[in-house]
Amino acid sequence: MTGNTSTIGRPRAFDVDKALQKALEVFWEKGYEGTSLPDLTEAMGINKPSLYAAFGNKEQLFLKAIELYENRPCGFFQPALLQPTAYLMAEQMLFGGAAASSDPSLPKGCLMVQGALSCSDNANSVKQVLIEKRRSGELQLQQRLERAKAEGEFAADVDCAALACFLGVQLHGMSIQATTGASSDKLQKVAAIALEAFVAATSGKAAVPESAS
Amino acid sequence: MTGNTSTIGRPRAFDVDKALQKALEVFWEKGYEGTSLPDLTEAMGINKPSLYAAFGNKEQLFLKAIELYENRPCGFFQPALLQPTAYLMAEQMLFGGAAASSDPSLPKGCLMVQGALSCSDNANSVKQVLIEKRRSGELQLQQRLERAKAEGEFAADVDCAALACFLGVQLHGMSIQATTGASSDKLQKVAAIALEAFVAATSGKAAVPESAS
DNA sequence: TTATTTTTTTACCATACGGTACAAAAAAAG
DNA sequence: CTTTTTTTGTACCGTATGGTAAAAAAATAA
Repeated sequence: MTGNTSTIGRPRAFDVDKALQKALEVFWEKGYEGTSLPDLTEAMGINKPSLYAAFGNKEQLFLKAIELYENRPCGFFQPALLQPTAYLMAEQMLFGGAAASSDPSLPKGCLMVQGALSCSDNANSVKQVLIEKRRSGELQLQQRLERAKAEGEFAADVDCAALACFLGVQLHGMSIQATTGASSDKLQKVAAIALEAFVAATSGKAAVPESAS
Repeated sequence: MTGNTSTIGRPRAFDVDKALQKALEVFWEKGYEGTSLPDLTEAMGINKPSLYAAFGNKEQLFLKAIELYENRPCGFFQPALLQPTAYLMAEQMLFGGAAASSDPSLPKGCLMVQGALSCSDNANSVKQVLIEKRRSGELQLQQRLERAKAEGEFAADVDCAALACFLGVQLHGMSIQATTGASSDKLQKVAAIALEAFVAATSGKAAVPESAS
């Protein structure tokens, strides 16, 4: 069990949750492999044996950090899926993603992307976990869109898989742009353009204007 | 000078261009820091002193690799900018990016993104180079769009900076989706949706449908 | 006080990293 | 053949990495 509330023995000199939050921010900024143990211990204000006693090892600490990430900085995702219409879902998703990736009080971008986008063979397991998380997110999007389609929100020829991938492109693309320095304002404008595209794509006959003379 | 054509001395046992191509592929797949010198020497078929004699060091080798990357796998970018209309430019850009990120004969994604998206402090100079490259690409996009606007292709209220950022989101987002496993076909569908969005956004009055009762 | 439990501190371990010195090898030049 | 020039192979260097052993310190329990 992680929740150690035993009153016996020397008490911990640090707050486990706050230390995890600090670890999250370092991993977020430098990635899994770019983060060294001294980076972690310095940010968390503890030393190595304390880290290992409380969190297992570097990889397990990272896994706990992405769990925290999903609940807090990336917490807009699940509520967005619960919106009553696909339009409201897309709106919350796009503007939530734009805001999350460019929050001035946190590292820029998305941990699911930059945590281990490309890495050495040693970190392949971590990379695979993040790939699976991204896949799962897109699948949830697709299923939400298919429900909307079944409920008659979309035209009959709408490709929900492609549309889910399109939304994934927006979220991940905005996160890259945020690391490149795009402002929160600019990303909101991009989200607005993407939302219009979403509306157009869901109202059927996704025709590329062919009659451009 | 890199181009050493001296006929004197022991001849090189490897082809410099082919070795650089191999190095590019390793960097592309594992990123700058995720790639070790043994990774490089094995892929290139040479040993460390030969690598250092021919390319300087790991960082200089990486810089030469991204130069090659810009000319070959990412070679669709500059020609797209030269298209006569903004529409044709966007079309070539989006479909070119979709194809490049999912080419089955090469690593997935975009080296400009995954070469050093997040990294340790040691690699900060390389990360900064890639950030600058991405910024420069978006600026070229913006300037091309501004030219199109000046030539009367767009409505008066079109925000070329936001539109350039939107295109950057598509290119970088598709590259992430490619590393996550998206097929070339799926990315083409996404590119088509994005191209429609581009058309809509350039024909003025980017109105979010507010009258949705 | 003494014994027990847990955390902290310090010091260390094996391995892998980027990079290089040095001598052997392979070619052309004299 | 000898000299000169350049590349190759091997062996090595200092440092940083993730991880741990062992003792000191701080709390409770008896």
